[in-house]
Amino acid sequence: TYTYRFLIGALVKAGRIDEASECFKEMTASAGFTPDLPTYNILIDCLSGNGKVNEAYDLLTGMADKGVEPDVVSYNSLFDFLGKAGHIDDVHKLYKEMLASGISPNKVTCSILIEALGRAGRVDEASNLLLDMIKTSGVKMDVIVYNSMLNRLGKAGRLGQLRRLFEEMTQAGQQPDVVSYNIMVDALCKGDELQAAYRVFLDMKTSRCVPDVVTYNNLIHSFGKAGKVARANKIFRRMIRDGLSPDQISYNIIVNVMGKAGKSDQALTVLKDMKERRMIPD
RNA sequence: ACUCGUUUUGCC
Repeated sequence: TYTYRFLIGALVKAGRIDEASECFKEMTASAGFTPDLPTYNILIDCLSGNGKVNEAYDLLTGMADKGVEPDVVSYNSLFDFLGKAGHIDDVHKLYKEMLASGISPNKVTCSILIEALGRAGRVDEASNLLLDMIKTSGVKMDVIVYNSMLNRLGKAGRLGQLRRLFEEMTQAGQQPDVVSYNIMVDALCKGDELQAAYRVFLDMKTSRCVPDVVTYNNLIHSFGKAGKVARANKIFRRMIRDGLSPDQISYNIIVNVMGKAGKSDQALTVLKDMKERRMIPD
């Protein structure tokens, strides 16, 4: 059983879904083993992640007959996929099913549901869900749950609520991390508050949450988009000076910025630099 | 213990 689990896990990591699926079938059919809960969960997660929700769902509903009760992790994988695919009603239905079978949501469920509702444009419901869960469920929220909510508020352009939650999470004992700050920077940039975003960036430099590549990418993209190409370039160079290596996304951004500004010669220079860093231009 | 969740670019 453990050998099979290890093998299935390895196949999934290597992206060889069908082989993993085969291996699972072989395990149950010919070898006569009973997969354990993590084995089921690994497979459910990879099936839903690859768009095979129906197969994942069959596995979920069928496992109890095999004597393995699904847990909250099994359900979370499906919630996540359904939410990302925009099937919010199915998420609701399945969530009710889960509660009915006596399984309680955890913090991962919370962030998945918040993201799912937010993506569907139902930010208020997401916000209520979070408050409700904090009050009634006894689930200990972590920074990721708050970040999910911050992210959805930011994407919806609700800067006021975003700032408020940023304060509140600290009071709730969850210090904002780099991701929280990056969400804030992104939201301010997209809300045309570039200067405010830049101030947050400066705050970060003196705080515990030092800006990372994502922070810089955000600013470079936004300044570039606003036509401030020189400024975008400056931030790009500053990133390197601050000891961070631009990633693939950084290069895509800076090349696009310069391309749109008609500075194709500079764009080519960057591409050359990129090759020297053994990155593949796309 | 192992398995699930959060941030940035690339439509035209």
